[in-house]
Amino acid sequence: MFSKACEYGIRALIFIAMKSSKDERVGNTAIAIAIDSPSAFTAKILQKLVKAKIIKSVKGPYGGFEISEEGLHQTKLTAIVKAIDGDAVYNRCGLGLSECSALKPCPLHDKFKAVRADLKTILDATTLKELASQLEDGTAFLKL
Amino acid sequence: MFSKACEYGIRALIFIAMKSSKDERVGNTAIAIAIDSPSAFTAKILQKLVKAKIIKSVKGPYGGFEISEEGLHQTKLTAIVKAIDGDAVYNRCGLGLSECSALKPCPLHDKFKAVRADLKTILDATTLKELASQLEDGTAFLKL
DNA sequence: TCCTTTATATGATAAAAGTCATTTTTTCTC
DNA sequence: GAGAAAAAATGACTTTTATCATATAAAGGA
Repeated sequence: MFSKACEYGIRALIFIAMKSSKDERVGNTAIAIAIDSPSAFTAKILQKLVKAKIIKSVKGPYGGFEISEEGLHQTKLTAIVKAIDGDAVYNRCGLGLSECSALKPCPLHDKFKAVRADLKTILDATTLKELASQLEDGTAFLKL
Repeated sequence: MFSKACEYGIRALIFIAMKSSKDERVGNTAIAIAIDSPSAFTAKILQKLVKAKIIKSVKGPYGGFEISEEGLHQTKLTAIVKAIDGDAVYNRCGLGLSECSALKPCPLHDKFKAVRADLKTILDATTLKELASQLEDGTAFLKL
């Protein structure tokens, strides 16, 4: 569904979000351990998210990554996926046809449109805050 | 959503299905041209589909690939995707967690479950016959 | 039987995605 | 300021996925 980079990215963000709601910054190494991801790769993804203004990074001692209170509530999954994977997930033809469109649809066009709209609706209705809360109250997990 | 192999595979099958409903066999080269795919790669995918008993191949002159009348009506997209991509699409955790389950869910587990169930329902309700018909009556296209 | 046609099998190559290692820059603390 | 901590940047490497090329096997027709 998503690229690996995107999976790691979402996981990292959920973790950062949880920390940020306790006003704690968290470094790349700690993130990688917490979400069980290769740390160098994770760093690259985090940079993308910084550039997309989804998280903020602070250099130097006691530095790390953080999300503002505003960001916690306003950042939707759609934005995250778009920042990492682009909007191929939402637009790309399910059968890989470059010319596929409403006017000249592939045989699966309409069916896929429905699924995708569904997915987008869900991603757009989910904030980081919501996901982080699940982690905090133990209803969901990122790691065994 | 699907791998490229799977995209090509579905396209090829729709084309074969259309030909088979006119009782015509079609060869690898013709398929590759019709669906605009690399022919050698397509051949490999077709072999997988032969092994999965989704299509039948006939060697020699006037040979090629075909689908039985029964197959046209009974082959669902779920089976095709499963034959090529395995069942990762249906089972794999959306965040890539190997331990994700109903008991120990990732924060997106339930939301994804819904989308995926949706997708599966659609794929399971779609037969090759149906898709091929769209091609025949010009309501859908595989190529510009 | 031999030649042609077409599928099958296998191995090599290319491109993309993912991972690792190293260096540079920033900023805090002393 | 000097040193240490941490992010940012860069480039190389590995693995996976996709693609190409070649050789083999089967079947029909002359």
